[in-house]
Amino acid sequence: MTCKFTNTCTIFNKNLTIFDELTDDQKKLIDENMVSVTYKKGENICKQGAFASHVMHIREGLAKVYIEGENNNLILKIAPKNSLVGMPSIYEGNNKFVYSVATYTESVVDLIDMSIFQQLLQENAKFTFRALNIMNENIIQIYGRFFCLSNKQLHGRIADILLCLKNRVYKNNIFEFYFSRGELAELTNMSTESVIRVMKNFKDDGLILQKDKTLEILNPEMLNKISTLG
Amino acid sequence: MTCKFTNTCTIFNKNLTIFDELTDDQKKLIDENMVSVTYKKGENICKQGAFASHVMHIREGLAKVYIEGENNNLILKIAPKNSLVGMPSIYEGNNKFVYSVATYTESVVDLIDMSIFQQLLQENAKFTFRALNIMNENIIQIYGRFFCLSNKQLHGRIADILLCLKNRVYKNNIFEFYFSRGELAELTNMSTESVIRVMKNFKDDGLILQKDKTLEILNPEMLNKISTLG
DNA sequence: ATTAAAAACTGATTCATATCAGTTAGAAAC
DNA sequence: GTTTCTAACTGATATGAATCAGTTTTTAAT
Repeated sequence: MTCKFTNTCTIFNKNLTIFDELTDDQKKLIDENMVSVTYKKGENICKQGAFASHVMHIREGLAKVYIEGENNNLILKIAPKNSLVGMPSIYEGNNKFVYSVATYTESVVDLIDMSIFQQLLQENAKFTFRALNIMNENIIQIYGRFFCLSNKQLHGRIADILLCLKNRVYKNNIFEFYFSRGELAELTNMSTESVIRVMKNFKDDGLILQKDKTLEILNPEMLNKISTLG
Repeated sequence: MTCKFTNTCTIFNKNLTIFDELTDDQKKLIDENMVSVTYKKGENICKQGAFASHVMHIREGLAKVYIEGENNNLILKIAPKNSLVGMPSIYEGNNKFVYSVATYTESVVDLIDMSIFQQLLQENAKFTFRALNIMNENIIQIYGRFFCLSNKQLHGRIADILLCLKNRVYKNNIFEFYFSRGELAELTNMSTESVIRVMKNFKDDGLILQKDKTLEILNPEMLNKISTLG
């Protein structure tokens, strides 16, 4: 039996079908109470502490979900396209976003009115059950990330992220790579200098190749081993 | 505006009323498909990787919810009485517990048949909505814990736990204290020796007093300051 | 083409914390 | 009342990683 919690990556490899559970009338209601907005790279989709007026469905693009601290942020998860974000804000007595979300790339996001969304959650059990399922999948991913960031050291954490991009985001050995060293640092909870050093090690050891604006994973087996050993 | 994420503690100060949303028939169904079991101190209520045959409602006692790793565990949360645990195991395609739960003290736990619980989740939207709410509250707490364990250093983490016990578990300045230094270490993700040193510091500085089997918080203001400053 | 700004890189140093190798004290067993 | 065992404690050392103080390279702006 293998341990589930081996990766800092938080992208779940499945398609969400939450809206399929709605009746035609309910779908129409959502449509009428939803706007699609295009965000540029680096823009905030929502801001921790602001009124949670909507839940967000990322139709296209890539975003980070993060907690803002005094000095540093903690990235909870990377949200690829088809993610639903903002649900954790829904709990009794709360009406504010519990985290911030910002785009890594230009992204198209459906903003769904929160009160309508909550109304449907209280009407349609199948829909709510799907929502609960999605939340649970999310939680498991974040538990895994929590575990790995707490236990693995630098090389393992960087190996994790690189494998995550390869296997789950781009599903290709070579991909466009627009993360700066600083962004990788934020993502792995380490300093920029350390990221640079580890990336340099991986490059010198022939595990990765960064060229123009792409990154190629040359030796995924070795990265996997590094990720597993921590 | 204050930051929500200031404590490694994961106990939410509210009473869960999930079962109130059930009809009388549904309550009866739960009753017929539930057993109450008394666990001794240190026993496992459920085991990561085992078949998730039930969800657990901790009626009396105190337990830890944790992920098991190769060498070390990561405690996700402390579950006091009236907690519902095991819900994150509910997601499509999964039928195993995603974490382990073990008691800190003798505890009485209601084991509710998983298929019945899931059936109700798909029937009663209000019930499912409450379940989603509870999950969300949980997630927020764990986010906070994640953030604090990632950012605070030793003294801040120990101060957190002590304040958590004082404010949320026992709601008293003086309480029975059956956590060993090793258990505190597991809870704060630090080494036993470091816990000992920090507790010694707190004792020498007159912040706490450990006597017989009780712990008294002498200077909560100072502990609060230490917790906040990290 | 030249300058400015940002990102990547490098080496030295510092710091927090784990690890190691014990001793001491308290609780349980005989 | 010894003995045994475990938990608490202590100091020295090792180590992983951040921080600091730069230089070099790349990208963007004029």
